[in-house]
Amino acid sequence: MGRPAQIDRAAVVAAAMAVADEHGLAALTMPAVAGRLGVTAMALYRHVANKEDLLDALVEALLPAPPPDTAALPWRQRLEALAGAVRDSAARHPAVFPLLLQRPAATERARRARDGVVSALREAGLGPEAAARAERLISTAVLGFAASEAAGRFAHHDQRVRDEDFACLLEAIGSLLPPA
Amino acid sequence: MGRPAQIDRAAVVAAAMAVADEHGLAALTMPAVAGRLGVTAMALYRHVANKEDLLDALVEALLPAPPPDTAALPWRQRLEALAGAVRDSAARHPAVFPLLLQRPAATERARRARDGVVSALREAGLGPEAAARAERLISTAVLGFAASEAAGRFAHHDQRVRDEDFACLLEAIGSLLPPA
DNA sequence: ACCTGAACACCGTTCAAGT
DNA sequence: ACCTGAACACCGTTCAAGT
Repeated sequence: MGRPAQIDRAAVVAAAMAVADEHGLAALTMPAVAGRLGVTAMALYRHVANKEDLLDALVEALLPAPPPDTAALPWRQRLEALAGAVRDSAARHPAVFPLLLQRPAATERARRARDGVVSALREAGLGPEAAARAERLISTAVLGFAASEAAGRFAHHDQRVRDEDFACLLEAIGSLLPPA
Repeated sequence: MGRPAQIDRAAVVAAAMAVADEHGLAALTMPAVAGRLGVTAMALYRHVANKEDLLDALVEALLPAPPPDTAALPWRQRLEALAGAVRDSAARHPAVFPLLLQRPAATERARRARDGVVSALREAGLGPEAAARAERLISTAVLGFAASEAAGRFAHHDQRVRDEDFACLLEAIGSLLPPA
């Protein structure tokens, strides 16, 4: 019958992110998302399987695509750019970001981000096992810092202090790797 | 009228933890908690302000009291014991633990744990500012690792690999501090 | 003082029915 | 194909009423 679709999955995910950004995770309900799209809650179920699926899509959207203009940089700067992109994503979506540590994303995009880190570490001279382990620990530290900041765990410190904290974290990570 | 209380706040929190441990965070409802105590959901509201308050109490309960028999140990072992206690707490309550990074605990107990780390770092020779900063970064890394493990972000690696990851993390932290 | 029954607003979800 | 109305089970919460 080819009725033209009023919404699609991307629009649902974007609307959900906007609701969460503006009113917090507790306000992220199916009616609220639908309302923002000018549609009833039931219409969403043609585009997402259920609310869990929608939350997973949000988490997926939090992972920054690797900034493409950094592809040619030396590994150290590439890692720093990626870490900065993660932190920026948390700053943009503070209400949703903590979900990233709660529902591990096992998606294509997540794998790609991981591979980017691992290959930078291999360039740094680590063996395959060591690089995989270092990726886990570095990602955990960066994700943990970004989630903490987003959740307001450092809220009593101002931006400058937190920037220095983050620089310190990057330096600590860097000191574990070969110089270059 | 002094009717003897059937339940108290501690019992409510303990029941909530048990429900979450056994059936997951999604199953943590007021009726479920009440049911486990042989009481109706409305009875809970005399002991917790609301569900948010109950979740905050759960988060509080996740923070390990510093293992008392380690008080006399040198600072390095004390830090390691505390980190291990955090990881153990996450292993005991994997469903609830990720909330710790989502709702920062600003309680007495949280402050005490923080102070324990800071004073160990001061013993290590750091100045007040450096110790405070190192505490933030170390806590973030340890909490992030424990939350990741609890949420299953490393689920495809077995226990032994994760133990080595954790040992690696501790070593990385230790290498940032003076030897001792 | 502490608990319960009844009640309300609300949410996630299904399904048949409309276009 | 896509959306809506009606409906269901369920949840958080309040409040008057019981003991």
